[in-house]
Amino acid sequence: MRPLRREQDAAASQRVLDALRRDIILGALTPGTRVTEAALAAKYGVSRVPVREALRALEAEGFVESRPYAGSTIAEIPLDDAADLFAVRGVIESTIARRAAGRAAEQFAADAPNDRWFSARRALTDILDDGDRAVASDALRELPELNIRFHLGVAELSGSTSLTALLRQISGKIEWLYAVDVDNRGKQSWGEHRSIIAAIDAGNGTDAERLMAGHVDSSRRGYLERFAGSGTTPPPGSARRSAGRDAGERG
Amino acid sequence: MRPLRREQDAAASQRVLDALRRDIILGALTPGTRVTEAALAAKYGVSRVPVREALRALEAEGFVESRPYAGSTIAEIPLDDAADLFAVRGVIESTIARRAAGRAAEQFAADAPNDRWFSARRALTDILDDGDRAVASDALRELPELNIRFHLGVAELSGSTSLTALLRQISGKIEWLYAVDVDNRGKQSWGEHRSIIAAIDAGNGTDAERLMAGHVDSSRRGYLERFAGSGTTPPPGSARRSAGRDAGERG
DNA sequence: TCTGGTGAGATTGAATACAATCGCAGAATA
DNA sequence: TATTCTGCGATTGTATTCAATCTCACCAGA
Repeated sequence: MRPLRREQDAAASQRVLDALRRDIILGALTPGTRVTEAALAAKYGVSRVPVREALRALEAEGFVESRPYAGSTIAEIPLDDAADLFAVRGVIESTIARRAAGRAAEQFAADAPNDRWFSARRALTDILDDGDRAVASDALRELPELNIRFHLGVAELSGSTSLTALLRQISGKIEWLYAVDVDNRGKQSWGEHRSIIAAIDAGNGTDAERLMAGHVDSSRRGYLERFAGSGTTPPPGSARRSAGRDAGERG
Repeated sequence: MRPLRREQDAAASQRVLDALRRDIILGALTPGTRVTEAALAAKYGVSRVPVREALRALEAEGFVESRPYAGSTIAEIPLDDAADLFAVRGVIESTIARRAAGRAAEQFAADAPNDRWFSARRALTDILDDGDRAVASDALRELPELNIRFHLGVAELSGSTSLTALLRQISGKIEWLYAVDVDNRGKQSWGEHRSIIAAIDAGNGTDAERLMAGHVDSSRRGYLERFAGSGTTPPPGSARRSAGRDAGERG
């Protein structure tokens, strides 16, 4: 028996976390922005305690930087990191795809598919449909979020919590890099998702891994193509990198 | 690396976080253990609020799992994840090594080396010396922590906060896998660190990357060799918390 | 004996209250 | 005028308190 499912209300702190992360990744909160606990608490209609918990989690994920008694600011992604992030993401995602395919094969072999797996798989179907609709109607603005949900959905399917946690960080950062440039991508990239899922459903780990690697790589190339020309690519982060003294002379 | 300033007292919440993560990684808290906020608060002499913040951060890092109103438990690492974690770690660490080498070259080229970089580099020297002493005196018990500090130190040197955050997760989990088996590794593995640093200091990104990749790979092979025989590898998670007491007895 | 409901105690979620610290404007001084 | 000092407001860190929810032993009924 599924004992609960009241997450609707049961997660004030979680709600703030998700909303904040979403705002950061999608660009509503730009890097360098200072956020005060009180303001966030007012915005989300909660006290400062759940806000602080959310900020600590985001700090661990690398989306926020905090200094004692000096507050929290949205982190910046140094430009140099971009290419490296794509490289790491490629490994994580293709590994996830392979694992997902293996797990799918298990599920179909078993008599009764795992409940959790099944709902994750169904959620992916919805995400794919929503994305296709968005592409068809040129609502490209919805794609970044759907994209994140797709990739996290595959991670869910893989059953590896360790890899999922890693992906959540890195995938978020990658999307973040794109946040300033939503319209540029999407259409062609989104189409590749169906074939990845097909390989996973077929239990074909080799294909799934290869397709996902290619998918990430084309994403990487798209990014570099877009920004490579200008020596000083301006993704959300590069606005202002403090040159030297950043850490601590006050007093 | 603390922001240095008055870290001694200014970081009650941070202190709890570091201590808890250390206890988890080094095996003092075994996977599956339920931790209550009140107990942790008492243990560290603080109230529940900083404990909660630390738990949220650890949850984001994947070391702890929580359910609303049901408390937190130390996460388990499914056995299947082990090999994948090594693969991802290999990419992250070799990328970090390459970046660190590039950054070292920059530092030596510049007139005045960056302060932060310099202290990170110096810290690494201390870590290497401490590790060598530990190896010489057979104090292998100290190696796991020194090992973590070494790899995070290199990450610090690379200057990539994104990669550092990722490494903190995955490296911690890898060490965690080893927590039950400290004596097996260490000596030979530790020796490789000096050559990695040498390549970084020389600004040789290619060598640094290659050496680090080899280092991680030998670590992976060591792990698999150790556990591959028994179909049911017993990393911390499967050791079961009742039978043989726990992690104190490798000496 | 087994199944399923029930209530008390334990534990977490969140709000409020208060202490500690920082940043900054403006005064005092050379 | 430039510089240092000082006090106040703003903001964060933590403790305390109360409400909401879960866990688990216990018990009624089949």
